[in-house]
Amino acid sequence: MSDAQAALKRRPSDKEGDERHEAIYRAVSDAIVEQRLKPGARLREDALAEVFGISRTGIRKILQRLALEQLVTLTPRRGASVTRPTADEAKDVFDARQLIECGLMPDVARRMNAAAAAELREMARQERQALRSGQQSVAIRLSADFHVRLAQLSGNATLAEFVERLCSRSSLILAVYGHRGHLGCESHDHDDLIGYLETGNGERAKAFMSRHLKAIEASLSMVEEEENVPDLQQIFGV
Amino acid sequence: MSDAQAALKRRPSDKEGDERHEAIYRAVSDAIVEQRLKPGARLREDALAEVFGISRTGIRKILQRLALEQLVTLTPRRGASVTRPTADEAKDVFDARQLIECGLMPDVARRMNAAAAAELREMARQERQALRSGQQSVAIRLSADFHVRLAQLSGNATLAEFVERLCSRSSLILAVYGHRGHLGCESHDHDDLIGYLETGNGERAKAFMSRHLKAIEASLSMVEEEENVPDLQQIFGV
DNA sequence: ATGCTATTTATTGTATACAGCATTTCCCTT
DNA sequence: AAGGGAAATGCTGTATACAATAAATAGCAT
Repeated sequence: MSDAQAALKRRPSDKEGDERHEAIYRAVSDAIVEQRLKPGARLREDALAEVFGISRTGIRKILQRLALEQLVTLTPRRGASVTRPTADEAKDVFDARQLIECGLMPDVARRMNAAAAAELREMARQERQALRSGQQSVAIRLSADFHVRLAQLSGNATLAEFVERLCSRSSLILAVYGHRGHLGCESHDHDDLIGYLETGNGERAKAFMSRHLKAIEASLSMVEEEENVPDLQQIFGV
Repeated sequence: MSDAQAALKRRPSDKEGDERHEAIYRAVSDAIVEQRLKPGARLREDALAEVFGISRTGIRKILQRLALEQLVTLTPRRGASVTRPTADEAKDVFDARQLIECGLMPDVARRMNAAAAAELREMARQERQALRSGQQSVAIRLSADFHVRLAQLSGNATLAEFVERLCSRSSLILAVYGHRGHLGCESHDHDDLIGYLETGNGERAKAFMSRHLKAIEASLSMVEEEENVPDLQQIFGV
């Protein structure tokens, strides 16, 4: 058991229960986003309950939340599994990101200031560092965090929450359809974007974000994964 | 007990459990959207469990879903209550609708066809009828349904789901800040919009939707409701 | 009479036990 | 040997019982 999991396994004092649930939620969510739990992986309630030292009741609550965020799929009597996004869903998600994230850029540029820019640059730095040290899955999550933080800076909490969900799902999509070695955001894209935002050039930032997202989507290989049970008729051309 | 509630109260045969939960969810959701449950109203688990004839377990599941959709607020040891949107939240929701719904209009126009147009006209008709017969709360819900159906016609399920949540919250906002007698969508706005979409004029539809949403937002009186405990210092000018 | 404290009550949070379906496995039949 | 059916097992769905906490009330002291 990892240290993180051991740290989560303290006593059930109910006052800390909420924080604890939140921590477990984030642990599972991060594991999915970082592809330590791969699409299709089954998430049995008993197993999770034992790992985190709480009862199935709490686990179910967390799984339902993840299901509403479409990170896990809940099939009626089969339980939970990590969502395997379809190509159609991937298109919807990136179209949605085009509309929302690009639309937010002018607002973000208007509200940008030195502190926010410094914070974003630090996030971009961590992301590059993770990439250099070969931690691909961590880099994917940091990249998603960057996009979310950007949306939060727009001042619209509702749209920021939407972006958060889109970025989580994007990580799943990258996990399934992304090429190894060419993961999503280019190294310096985020830094360039910060530059445009710092100078208040909202329209330029918007156009750049559009190209940025298009580049990510274009880097995907949208071939559907083989099913566990292959279609023999198709394979043998009957 | 109403017929609808009685119909929900059959036996717990587990195969029908999912449909049943969905029906209860919609019953509560509709009651909130139609303002039969007003903002601030407490939703005690025992009471709901008794009304719908299921145990608290199922009720909690539904309340958590409603909480994630921000229709109910879940305060840690106080339970659930119907969300009372703040003025800031209202602004966020309408800004989000501007961005998303307007952005979808070109896509909707592109995919519009006779069958879809007929369906939309029927929905608009029902809405007018509800208005004429004085069923304001029903009209509010039908209006939300119209906007949601429109978003679904864009073909992007993800964005349509976002619009669904925004429209639900808008109904709550209208319930709190809307004037009596001037509720949201003007009678013929929706019909006009269908006209633009039918002729494939996406840009025109987009501009019209923008004015439409601005008009709704402008019709609100964004004064915060008085708290139960009034500020005596302010009242007596100390 | 008012303010503070303690007890009681009402309500949520959690775990556990039980019931029900789905899948799997094993055996029997052809 | 292969296919189908029946029993068994594994897992989820639901309810209920219990624990913990916040609100309400009553009692006491000042």
